[in-house]
Amino acid sequence: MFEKVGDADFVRGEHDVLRFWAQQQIFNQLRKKNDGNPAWSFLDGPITANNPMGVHHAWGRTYKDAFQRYWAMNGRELRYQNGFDCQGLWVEVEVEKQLGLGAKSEIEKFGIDKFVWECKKRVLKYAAVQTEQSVRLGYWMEWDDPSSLRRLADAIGTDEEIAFSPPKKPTDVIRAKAEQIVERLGNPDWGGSYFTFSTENNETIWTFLKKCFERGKVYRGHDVMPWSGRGGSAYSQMEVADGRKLTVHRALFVRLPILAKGSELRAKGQTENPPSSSDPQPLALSPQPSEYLLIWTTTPWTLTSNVAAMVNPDLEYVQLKAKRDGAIYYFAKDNLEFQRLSKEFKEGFGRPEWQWPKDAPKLKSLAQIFKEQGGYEILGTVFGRDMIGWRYQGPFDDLPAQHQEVEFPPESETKRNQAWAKYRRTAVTQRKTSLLTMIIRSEQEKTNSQHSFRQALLDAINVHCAEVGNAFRELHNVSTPSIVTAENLEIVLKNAGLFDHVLGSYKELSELRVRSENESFEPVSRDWQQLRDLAEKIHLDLQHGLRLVFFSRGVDCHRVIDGGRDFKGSPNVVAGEGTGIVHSAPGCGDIDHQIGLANGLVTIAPLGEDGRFLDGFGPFTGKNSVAPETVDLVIDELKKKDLLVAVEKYPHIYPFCWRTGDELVFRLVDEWFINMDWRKEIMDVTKEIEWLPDSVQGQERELEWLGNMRDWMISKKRYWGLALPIWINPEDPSDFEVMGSLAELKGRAVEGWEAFEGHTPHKPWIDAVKIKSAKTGAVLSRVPDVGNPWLDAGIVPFSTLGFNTHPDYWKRWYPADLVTECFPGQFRNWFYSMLALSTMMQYDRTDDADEKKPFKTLLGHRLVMNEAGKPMHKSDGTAIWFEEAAEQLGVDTMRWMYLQQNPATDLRFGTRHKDQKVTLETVNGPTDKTIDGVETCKVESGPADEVRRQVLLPLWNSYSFFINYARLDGFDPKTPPVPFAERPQIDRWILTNLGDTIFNARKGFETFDTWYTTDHVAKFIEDLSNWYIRRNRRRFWRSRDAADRDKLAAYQTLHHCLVMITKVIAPMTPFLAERMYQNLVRSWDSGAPESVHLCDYPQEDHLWQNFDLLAPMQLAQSVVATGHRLRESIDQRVRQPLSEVRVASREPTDRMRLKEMCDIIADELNVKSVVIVDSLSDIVAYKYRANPASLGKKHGKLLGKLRELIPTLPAATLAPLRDGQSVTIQVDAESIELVPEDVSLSVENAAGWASAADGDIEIALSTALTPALLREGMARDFVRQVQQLRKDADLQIEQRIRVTYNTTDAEVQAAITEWATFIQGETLADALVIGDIADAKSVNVGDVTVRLSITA
RNA sequence: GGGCGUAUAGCUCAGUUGGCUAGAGCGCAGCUCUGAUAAAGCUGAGGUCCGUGGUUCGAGUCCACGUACGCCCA
Repeated sequence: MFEKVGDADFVRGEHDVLRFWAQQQIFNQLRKKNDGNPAWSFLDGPITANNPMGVHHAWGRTYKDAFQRYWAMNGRELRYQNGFDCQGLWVEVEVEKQLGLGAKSEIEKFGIDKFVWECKKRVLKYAAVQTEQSVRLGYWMEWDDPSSLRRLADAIGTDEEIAFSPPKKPTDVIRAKAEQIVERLGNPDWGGSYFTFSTENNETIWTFLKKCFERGKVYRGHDVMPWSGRGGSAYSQMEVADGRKLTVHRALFVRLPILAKGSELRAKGQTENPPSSSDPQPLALSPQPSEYLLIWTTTPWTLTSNVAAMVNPDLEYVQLKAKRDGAIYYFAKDNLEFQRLSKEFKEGFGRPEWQWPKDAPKLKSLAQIFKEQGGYEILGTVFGRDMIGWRYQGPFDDLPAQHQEVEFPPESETKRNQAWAKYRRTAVTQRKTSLLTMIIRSEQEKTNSQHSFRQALLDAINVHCAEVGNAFRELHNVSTPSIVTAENLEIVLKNAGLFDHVLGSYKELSELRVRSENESFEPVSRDWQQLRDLAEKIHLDLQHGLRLVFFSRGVDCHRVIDGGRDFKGSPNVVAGEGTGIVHSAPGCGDIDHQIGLANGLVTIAPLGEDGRFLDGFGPFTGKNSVAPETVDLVIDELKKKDLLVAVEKYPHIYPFCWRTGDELVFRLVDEWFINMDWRKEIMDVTKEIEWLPDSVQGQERELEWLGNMRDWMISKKRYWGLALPIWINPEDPSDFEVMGSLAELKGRAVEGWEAFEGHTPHKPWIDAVKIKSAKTGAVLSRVPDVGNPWLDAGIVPFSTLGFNTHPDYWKRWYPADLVTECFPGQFRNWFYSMLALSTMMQYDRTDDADEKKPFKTLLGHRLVMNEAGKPMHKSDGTAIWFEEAAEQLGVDTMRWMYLQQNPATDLRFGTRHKDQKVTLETVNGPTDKTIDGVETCKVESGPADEVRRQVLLPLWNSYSFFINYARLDGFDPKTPPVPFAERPQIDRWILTNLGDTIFNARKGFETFDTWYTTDHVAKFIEDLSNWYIRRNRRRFWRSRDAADRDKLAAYQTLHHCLVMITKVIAPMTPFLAERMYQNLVRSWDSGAPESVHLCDYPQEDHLWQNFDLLAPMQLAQSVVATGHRLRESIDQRVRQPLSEVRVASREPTDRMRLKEMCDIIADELNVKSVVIVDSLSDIVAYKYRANPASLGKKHGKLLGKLRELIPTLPAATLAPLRDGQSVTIQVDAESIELVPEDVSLSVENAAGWASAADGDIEIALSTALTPALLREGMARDFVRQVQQLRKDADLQIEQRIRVTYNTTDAEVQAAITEWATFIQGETLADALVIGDIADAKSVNVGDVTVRLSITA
């Protein structure tokens, strides 16, 4: 029989349920039940196994669990595989901290093998923790036993043999070394969580990279990237975004002496001798010390590597003469008076903590700086475009690095450089033209990049052979752009007497490799033939990029160049900050690097991996680039050279290393990339996927990201991660190969396999293996880099589903029906990674984008914030640990909160009070610390309280009401049910409502709209609790009478509702549902499934939306609400009976429905009679107003007049409208026909009535009070007061009492006498006597005070 | 700097093809009801619908410009 129900005590109940599930193996029973059924495929995004879970992880995990439980209750077979993200810098950082290692060199000293073991241990340890936490959340997955994970962690790196039982076959025992077990965790035969460090996962990434390689997409590239000196690693944009801080740099205004301007260049060039390569000033132009470019930088160290100065061609530059020394400066005109950062000075930098630093004064305008230095005068202006080509002297031309010859473009750049790619396309399409011709012809096109490139070529040649350069210039001047061919170039050169010399120089320039596709190119001399032969001999296949390579030096490049535009067409150089002339150091900045490549500038890379200056930088060599001393040194050097104009303190937002807190530098690195020029294929796949929720436009965002993204950097110079399967010839970087599997590697290995065998394919072991190049026969070594961890996560639709090893299994489970993660970052991370990898993995299997999609639906959700809407951080103690929330708020409450939240908005979860320590009662006993030793603190959550108050407690109270009365009454749930049709109308109503709720609950789940489901369920709980139970209370406590069919119907109805709603909420609040189910069903029906989670999800569509049953109650509820409002307006409490309410509707159906509801309305409103009529015209006055929605369409311009006119018309004129007839009125001599829908009605009170309208229903409440009604009201007051005393005295429900009262008021006395029987019946009073007892209470009955007491 | 998005009550957010007196929840105030309930119900106060201009009989809604914030890109 039912067990007595007490307080809800949710948290304790959850603990009981956890034990019950474990003891009875409910999850395994569920899997067995659904085994072999149709599949529902869920793919879990791996959680970083590096820290314990916080409440932000629990949101997504609640979705995952709820959807899985729902589909399991619908009989689907599921995989239940959780994933752990295991590899990458995040783990390395924590392990470094753990071991006290501060730098990469220390890791190497410690031993990479031992370091990698430590990383594996840490991951296993936290996987165990997260497993336990997830179990507490009720997340049903095929979990590994946390204690075996811990045993494995302990044994990593030892030869000890470990016994391991896989989750799928708990009776099997596998014995092997820990690492050999660990590398296979989560495989389809064993089951259990997948770990991205598994060999299968890594090897499947190899498969992917191999496919990329086959399509020629893998390349080594140079890029300038944010770099952490102490971390020894490049950072992606994502990582950088996390570490931005407000900081104050010393910014320098520096003047660069102009050596020559455009016209002088040409004039002088004619007479120049070829410079020797050791000459620091190639053109030997005489410096013009009186004229300077003014540049500005916040990173002084980059000045050492200055190569060029960038201007905006369309910007106007001022020519300013400083009075102090007569020097003339060029800088953007707009900058002269520009108040830099004036807004930031007042308002800060966009975050509350980013206010203008106190130690930084307000910035000066350039005008102010020059005024302070003695004044200035403006000589004139010049446009940027006229400055291009001006030569200047670099600020650090004395450094050897500025004189080092550098190859341009770097071999690896040919595919990345846009200018070059464009150039190459032109080369391919214009096969009839020689390369040289084309360069000159491109002058006609006047595009920036080509112009720049041509200029670059001219300069390059100029450097090595001034005569050629001059001849080119000559051509440029004389031959207005008729097509210049090689032939007439030759003529020109010959005429200039330069031809032989040019040829000679050409040969010297053996790096100038030319691929000539010009079949009709007829060399006119043997030398040209030689040249062509040379080009043919050394040409590179177009597949590998047409290459034109020459050498140059930093000092040779110093000139003014066009800053160019970004890929969206905005200029890179603008006025405002700085001077409008940007110092360009292609080795120290991303944009600089790109512009440098497009302009043929050399790249001077000053910094080593440790962030310190390399050799060749004189006094700077060995110095930390960002150290203040280095800035001092730069300033000193510039002062010595008289190049420093001003120094200022400049606050700005700058990237810092999220690990070490050090300032990041931009450094030239060589990394491995995947050329993403197949993005179109990924975009096609993206379009096949449903992206939820709609409102965040996930698909559009993803497509935009895919359209803009750059090539994918897949390498990282670290230790713990995927071993990139790239084997390379150290002598020739173009000679490399990608291995697609370990088997392939083994087949190709020429040495080191024995050393590797028995280890996982990680550093350092894998690095021992060498292969022989298929192309050159050279011995290839693996690149030392590890992979980008997003590869690890992106491959899981293949690795975990056994793409390589279990093809049938893969076919069954791919693609996933659902993935769900927190979205702000994952568009560029996991989602992107999966889409890209899936597209490539199947490029050779199908052309159908739909077949390539890794998942059908994506559900994203936003972030968890504290209650004030602010982010929660571990570092400042505001982050709520999972256990803190779970054991204080209860996980059912949390789960409901997550599920009812609109996933497109941040969840304001609650607040952690870091000053209030609490001890948590967990299922394993009390604890006051997290796994990491953090003291557990009090968590408060308004939203959680609300969920409990509005949903879970009312449900619990309904449940406990039922159980406790059913026990008292001996209700037997096995009694044959009263047929639906024979139950009272209100029972049929709530059952229909239940059916409707079930339908909507299912609909929500199936459209991944849990907030739709929770809304409907919450509404049902409210109807059940505040309407059905409240209205039917008396049916339950009526005297015991076995033949009372009405009472039986009430019990059966309520029992059914509770059982069904228990199943409906089972996926959402699995603990509460289980507790209720056990008592409501299992306590008397041992044949029922052992757990609510083994039941089928309810399906009641035969009752669904029986509007005939739902509508009348809806009408009654709204009439009652309006009636209560009217009572309020006339100041009459509900306990005072009133004589009549009239309800009017023009709709016959509504009137019919309302008639069924008269008893309920009368009772709720406490009125003697309810009269349903078609009109209230006899007791109220109607007011009419125009309905613009209807009239506006028909009469447009007259609407304004109609709105004024209609309320003023006599009621009689418009009355027919209420009977559904039309009326014609005159407006401005026009006849307008009004139909009923053209007006809306309101009612005004008549004497003795209070009235109001609610939609089409009009309600009038009689306000007349007779003495009899007043007496009845007093009697009810009296009952109420007695009940309150019963409650205060905490009497049993069935306890009988004596009531003693005393009053002097005759009316009250009369009322009590008149209603004595009623009073005694209501209050279970055996006696009702007059008298005054000492401790009697004074209470109000009507307006009168009565002395009242009760005795048991 | 560019692209996208957002701006509605103290807070969080709805608001359909343009149409009634702009809504809900929370919070606040008041009232009511109460032999399941530490509950619940009702009412009220609270609005420059970011600003300006335009289209329209009519704009929270559409258009333009501006402002602020967010995200992405640079």
